[in-house]
Amino acid sequence: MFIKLYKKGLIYRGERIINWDVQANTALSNIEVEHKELKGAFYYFKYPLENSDDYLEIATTRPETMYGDTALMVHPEDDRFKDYIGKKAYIPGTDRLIPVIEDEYVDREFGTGCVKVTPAHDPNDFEVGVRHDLEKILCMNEDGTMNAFAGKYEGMDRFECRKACVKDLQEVGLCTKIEEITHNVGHSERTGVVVEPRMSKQWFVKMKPLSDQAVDESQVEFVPKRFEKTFLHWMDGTLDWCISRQLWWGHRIPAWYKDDEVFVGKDAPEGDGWQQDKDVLDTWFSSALWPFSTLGWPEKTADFKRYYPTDVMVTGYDIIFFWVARMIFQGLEFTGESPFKYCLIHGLIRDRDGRKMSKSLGNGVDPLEIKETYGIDTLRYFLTTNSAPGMDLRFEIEKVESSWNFINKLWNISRFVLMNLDDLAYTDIEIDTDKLSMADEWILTRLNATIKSMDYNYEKFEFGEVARAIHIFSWEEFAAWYVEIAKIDLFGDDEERKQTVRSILAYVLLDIMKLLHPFMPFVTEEIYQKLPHDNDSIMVASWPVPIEEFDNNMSKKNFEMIQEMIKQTRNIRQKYDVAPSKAIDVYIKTSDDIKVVLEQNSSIIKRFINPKTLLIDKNITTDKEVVSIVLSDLELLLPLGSLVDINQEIARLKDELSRLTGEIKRCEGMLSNKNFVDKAPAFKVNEEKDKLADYQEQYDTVSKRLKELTH
RNA sequence: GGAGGAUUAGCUCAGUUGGGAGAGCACUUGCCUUACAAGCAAGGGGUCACUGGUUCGAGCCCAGUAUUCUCCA
Repeated sequence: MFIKLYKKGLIYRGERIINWDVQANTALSNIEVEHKELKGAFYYFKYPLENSDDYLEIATTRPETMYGDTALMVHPEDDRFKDYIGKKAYIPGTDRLIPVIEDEYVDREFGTGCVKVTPAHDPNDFEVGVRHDLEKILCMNEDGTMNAFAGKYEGMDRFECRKACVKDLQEVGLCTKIEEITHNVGHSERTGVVVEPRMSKQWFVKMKPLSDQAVDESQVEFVPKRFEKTFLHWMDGTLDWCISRQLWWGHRIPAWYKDDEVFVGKDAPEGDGWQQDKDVLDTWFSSALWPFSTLGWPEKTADFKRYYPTDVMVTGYDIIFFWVARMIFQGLEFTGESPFKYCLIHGLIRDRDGRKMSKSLGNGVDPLEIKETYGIDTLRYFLTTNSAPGMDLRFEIEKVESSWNFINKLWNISRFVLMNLDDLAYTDIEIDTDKLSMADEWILTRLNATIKSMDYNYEKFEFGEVARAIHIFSWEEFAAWYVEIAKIDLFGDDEERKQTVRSILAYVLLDIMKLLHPFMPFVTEEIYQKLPHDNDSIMVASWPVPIEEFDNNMSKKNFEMIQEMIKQTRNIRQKYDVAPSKAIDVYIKTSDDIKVVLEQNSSIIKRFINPKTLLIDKNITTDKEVVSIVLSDLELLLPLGSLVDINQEIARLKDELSRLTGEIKRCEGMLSNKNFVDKAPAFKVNEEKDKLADYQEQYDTVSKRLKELTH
């Protein structure tokens, strides 16, 4: 690929200012340089003019580079310096003379208006040097120490030299001022040392044609969308890419040298004396080949045809420049296609205080340690479900624990189900919609809705939402309600019911395992293998699908009504300190229709409410010492006798009444607003009408009850 | 200087076609109820940063302000 790009003129070798890491002794690309705000200084120096007492003053942040100066420069239209142009000045403290030149690049407002030009140590000065054909002097060695050009400072570290020469020149009056400033200083991402801009002969990729192509032709859809902007913006202004690295790992550059000759090719040319370039390629140059080189490219292999472009690339937003962008433009260049359809960007994992994890802070978390304590499924579930797309995630052990608790819950549900399946085989699983109870119909309806919600959110890469749906379903609904209700039949005598309930338990649990499998592959496989199943592995089991015949909205509504009734009763038991084990009388005042539903499901009511006597009728009269709970469609009456504090009960009902009054006002307000009735969708208006009727009915019941108590 | 986030319960965060604010953890109370005390049940807790605008209706859309984080130059 290097060779192809070279032949196309997209790779060239040349002297440029590159970012040099003096510790690792290697070149760096622009994005391997981290800019940090540091306290530094502007040092003002006098450059004495030749044959004169006059001088020119400049300001610099890097005094040590003055030994690489090859000119002073002023703006051609700056009257202050008109007479100096063409003269020569001494580099302070030396006998080296440099010319004073003019160039419009100089910012007259900045510093003294006169600048030093160091072509071998500054990218802008390098350009100036090319324009004016200046000598390019390197005054430093590769390890950051000064060389012979620095005179007596030779061998000194660059920062030592800075201190020393400033001190020396202050003493002779040539360093006139030191102004403290904060400025951005580039640091090596590898070693952390201050990067030295340094002229060097390196291999570069000419970016403009490649980035233009990427901007125009990339088909990659970023998720979330905003990262596309990050990508495009970077591609738009990117400079040529220095790809030589002076490291011992990586692909060696396929270039050969003999004297002044350069040859680029896989093998050395014929003849003696050819030496291969000692440098290697930037790892990201090599990594960019990954999407197609792993598939056998440049051969048109079956793998390549099948998997290129691939569907989804998943990575963190800090990798967009390093890898994603490069895969895209190299993919386009070599295959004519973007390497993937979607690029899913996730956030970074931070420590619990929101700081980036780093070696120097020592705040990193070792995933292997988490794995040892909590298991790899816990770690995966925690990582995949705890943040919204593209958002960072703070590492808090409590979150890991909560993921672990969830898995533990699933394990316990499974244990219960397995204990009660009684050798049910996979082929025995049979769900006959004619034989279902209300609770059966409810859980299957909810399963359908859960699958739909998960599919919808999976499609959008909203894994947090996916997990929420299955979490609620499996814990709050399946475990907390259905499994408890299932016990009624499992511990009963009706064999047919037992078989139905077993089938549903197995069926629903199998689906839960499949739905969770992407988040926790090991635990779900384990449970799948223990349950009745039809595939060798859950990995090849088919994805759950909603089954239309299972949807039953009437059962859902009725179930929720009974649920509400049970919750309210538990609430009252708690308020009046009546233990769940203590049976109480329960009267339910309701219509004949609802009475039928409740009687059909009296076993549930009996199990959850623990009534001494259960009376359901449209006409019930009670004495005063009764707690009344008014719900939609029914009034729950709990005659708790002497436990009832009439005044407290009056206060509770009054609160209830004022709550209902508020609701009624809100509904009436909306419905009397002509704009709402006219403009809002009809179903919304009807919803409000239904609510209003319901609230009014409840209001009437509560106020009637209140009257009875206060009379 | 440019770009993009964030601001919602004590803490960490969800809330995606605008239609009565949610979770986990923490907290309070009561329970070892035959899968689970790593649990069960009940409960308290929010002027959705601020100011305007659009709309019948805004946590959500628009403009601005404040605080804060990140990337780029």
